[in-house]
Amino acid sequence: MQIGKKYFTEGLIQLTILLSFIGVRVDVDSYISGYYPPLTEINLGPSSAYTQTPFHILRDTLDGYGVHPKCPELDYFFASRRLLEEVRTLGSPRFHTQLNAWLVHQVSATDEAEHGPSTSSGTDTDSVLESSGDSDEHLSESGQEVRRRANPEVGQGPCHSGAGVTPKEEDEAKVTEEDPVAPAQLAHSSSLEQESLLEGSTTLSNPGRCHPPFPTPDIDWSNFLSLTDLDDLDSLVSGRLPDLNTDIIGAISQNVSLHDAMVTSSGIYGESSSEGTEPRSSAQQQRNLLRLDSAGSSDTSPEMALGLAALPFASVCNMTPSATPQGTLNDCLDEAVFDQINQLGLDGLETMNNQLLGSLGCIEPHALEDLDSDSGLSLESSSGSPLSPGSSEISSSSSSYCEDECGATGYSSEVESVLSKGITDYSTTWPPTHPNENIWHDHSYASAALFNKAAITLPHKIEEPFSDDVCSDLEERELSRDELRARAMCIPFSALQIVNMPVEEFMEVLDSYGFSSEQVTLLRDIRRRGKNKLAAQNCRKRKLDAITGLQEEVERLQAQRDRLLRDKQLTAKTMGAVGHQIRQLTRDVLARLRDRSGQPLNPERYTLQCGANGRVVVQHIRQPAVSTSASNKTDKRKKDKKQ
DNA sequence: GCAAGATGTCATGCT
DNA sequence: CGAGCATGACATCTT
Repeated sequence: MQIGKKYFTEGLIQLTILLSFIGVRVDVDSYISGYYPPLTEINLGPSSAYTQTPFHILRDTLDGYGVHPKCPELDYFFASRRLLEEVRTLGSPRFHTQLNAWLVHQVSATDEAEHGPSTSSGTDTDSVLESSGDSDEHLSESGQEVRRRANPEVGQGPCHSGAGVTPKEEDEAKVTEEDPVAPAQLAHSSSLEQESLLEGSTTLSNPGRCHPPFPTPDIDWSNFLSLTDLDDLDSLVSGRLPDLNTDIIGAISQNVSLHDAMVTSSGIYGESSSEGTEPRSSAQQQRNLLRLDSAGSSDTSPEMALGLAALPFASVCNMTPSATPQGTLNDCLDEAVFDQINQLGLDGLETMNNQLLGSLGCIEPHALEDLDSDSGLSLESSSGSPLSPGSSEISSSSSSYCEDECGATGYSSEVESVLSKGITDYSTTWPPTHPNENIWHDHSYASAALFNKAAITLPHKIEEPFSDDVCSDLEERELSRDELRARAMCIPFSALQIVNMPVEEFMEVLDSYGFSSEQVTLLRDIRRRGKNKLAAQNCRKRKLDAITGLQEEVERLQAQRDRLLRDKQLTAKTMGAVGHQIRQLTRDVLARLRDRSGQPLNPERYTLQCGANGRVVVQHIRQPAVSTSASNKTDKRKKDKKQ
């Protein structure tokens, strides 16, 4: 219970501190934009029909660049949600992933020279911090603040380091390690990256260290917050510098070292996750990770289940070297993957908080880890909640990056990796097994070989039908009937996959998977119903739009009619006034004219006519009798015609 | 418990 | 001819 409270408290503190950075850290977009294209929003909510993103289409558009044309009006909404998600991501305890991004972008010696040592303050720490960029200037003002930010990393996440190292030492070590390579990198990196860099450096430099999985009660915020003397820090740093430098240099000497470092860190995380029992050797960790790779689906790795986000990260790192032929990972892939993992961090924290608060009292410390792992999974699933559009965005983007490395996509926490294989979604959606067991061995659906086959035959065709949003959706609400049917029939595809995959792929799936006739029928039904569902939704939307448009047109026409009526009345009034004036004028004119007898012309018998040439002529008005006779004649003609 | 709206599904016609 | 789309009608669920 104490641990849970501590976790919760630290999480709140961390979140609070990170949120306080929002106002300053205005370049969040720039940080992310460097790794991802403009985010694509996928709305899988109630109105999914209007906004559902066809992944197979987005595949050809640089990972769904831009908002779905059907829902441009939601752009602002998604943008706000994305920003919120980014802020939440800042609170992720898994800053290690950021470290990887930093390592990928190795800083050349020239860059380092360009940035040069800082001249502002006396300490290396200060210089590094000040060189981190405008957004972090507020942080560089005091070393305390920096340490405060570092605290969440150390004391928070499951991957915090330093079993035998005091928090203070850890912090110092981070700063020291950072020195050789950090300045240039930090110059263009965000404060978050700095933190991750610090954290990651420690991990990297101490691969063999035994790291407790959870923040020990001794490692406290207060400890770090109390560390105010930078000079002491420097001295400590200088003392540890030689050891750290060797490790760091070795780690960044080549790209492959990145993976090694990741594996190392993963091993550390794995240990931490499995902590409490006994520390595993790095070799064991490695074997486990490799085994995960061979399993094909990575998202449900036990480590991931155990650790919030660090574990998936570990699995990812491990997969890279073994599962992918390339020795180096694509930068974009790494960063996308890591960022995706980071996205899970806060979610994991939230879930942890909820679950811990709810059930900590009756769990053992060992079980607590399992709980966390579960929370991690649920978090991931919940990460797709309506509040986290960014996750889906990032997942989509990362998916595009990892197209070539589908085999290694297992990294992702949950869904995403799985989805990309088309297999994983089951592992995510199916009831989780014991966290300590390998989930892949617990497939209740078709054999793993089947899924592997899918992954192999359709490595990039099956677009992660399950985004975070989708996964969360599935878990938040009950599964649709088709989902249940598909599961009952051991169909290794989600309804969303079945519906969204192009016809060619669908046909290929039907042919290559050896489905029974019942399964094929169900697949076709699911696809038909799914398509029709979307069509119905679109149809209803169109109908509503049409109704709205017609209502607007009715209003517009009514307004026009009113306007015309007013004009008509005004015109009639004007005409009446003009006629009255004409009659008056005519009387005046006629009164001034004289007939042959010298008498004024009678207005009732004479009138004025204006000719086409502008001449005004006095005309004799026909007698009423004449007009009546004429009308009578016309009436007679009409009667004749009728007869 | 009822009503209205939302949503899913089927049937049908059209492209 | 089959797939997909559009839409009316009905059933079911939600509010």
